[in-house]
Amino acid sequence: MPELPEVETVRRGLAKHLADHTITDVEVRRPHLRWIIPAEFVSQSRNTRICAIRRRGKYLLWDLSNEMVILMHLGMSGSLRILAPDSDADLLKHDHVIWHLDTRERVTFHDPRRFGMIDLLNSSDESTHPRLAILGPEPFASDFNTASLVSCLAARTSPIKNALLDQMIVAGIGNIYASEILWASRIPPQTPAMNLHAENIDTLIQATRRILHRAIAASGSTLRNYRSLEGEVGRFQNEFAVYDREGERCRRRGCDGRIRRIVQSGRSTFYCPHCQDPDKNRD
DNA sequence: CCGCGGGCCTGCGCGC
DNA sequence: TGCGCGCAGGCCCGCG
Repeated sequence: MPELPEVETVRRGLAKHLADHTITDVEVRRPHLRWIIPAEFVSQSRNTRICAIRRRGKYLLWDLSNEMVILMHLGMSGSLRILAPDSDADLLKHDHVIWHLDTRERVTFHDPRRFGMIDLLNSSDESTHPRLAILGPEPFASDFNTASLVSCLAARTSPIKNALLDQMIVAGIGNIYASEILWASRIPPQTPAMNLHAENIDTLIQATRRILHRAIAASGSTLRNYRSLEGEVGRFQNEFAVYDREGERCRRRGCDGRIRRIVQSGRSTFYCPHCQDPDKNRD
């Protein structure tokens, strides 16, 4: 479910509540997520201090004082929730992991579909971890640039929409923001990636950063169940230009197109056939 | 090598 | 009210 803006929003919440605090206990109620949580997860993270919370693509990384790193992904339906100190709030169905902190707060990992994952690794193994090693550049980093993206896409016959979802090309974009970015770039989602010119790709990079920045500023998007750590809903869904707006008018000034939904590789794509048309982009 | 489709799971909203 | 279906913010893997 969560894409980069939602994960970044959760990261900021975690950093505020967890940084420099100690994990006093961990309960794993359901170790079977996308993969099984390692058996030593509890013993190796208990009684450690959380030094920092980082994000890489859609992954969250908790740096622990014993040189271990907790790695997690929220999948489609995962969320983290913080429970106030000594709160007697009931745990929910699908609260699979609970961390207890020295602040007497608790953090829960909730994931009905269990497409999420939690792992524990040595910090020295971060660059070789199979899930992390294959990630492409961060959208805001300098290695995500026109020259490198041009060469990445040069041999890709598949649609640019699919390429944006490929975490090896750029890390953090998911199904919502792929559609929004292409609309902002005026690029039709079906365009074979290899057909984009350098100037299109430059536009795409700028649009990617602008959309993700705005979405982070709005604390992400809430469609169904996404919440920030403290339970706040995101606001970026109010700014969607195309996502989930099939049949509605295009929001671009002067464009009278209507938003269309198509399916690419089994996933919905939303776009405006009028202004995302290379022959009409000249004005 | 690349690209696609299936599979993993649960829940929700819709039409009948 | 109930049931079946399609759909959902992701990602891995096997196959052609």
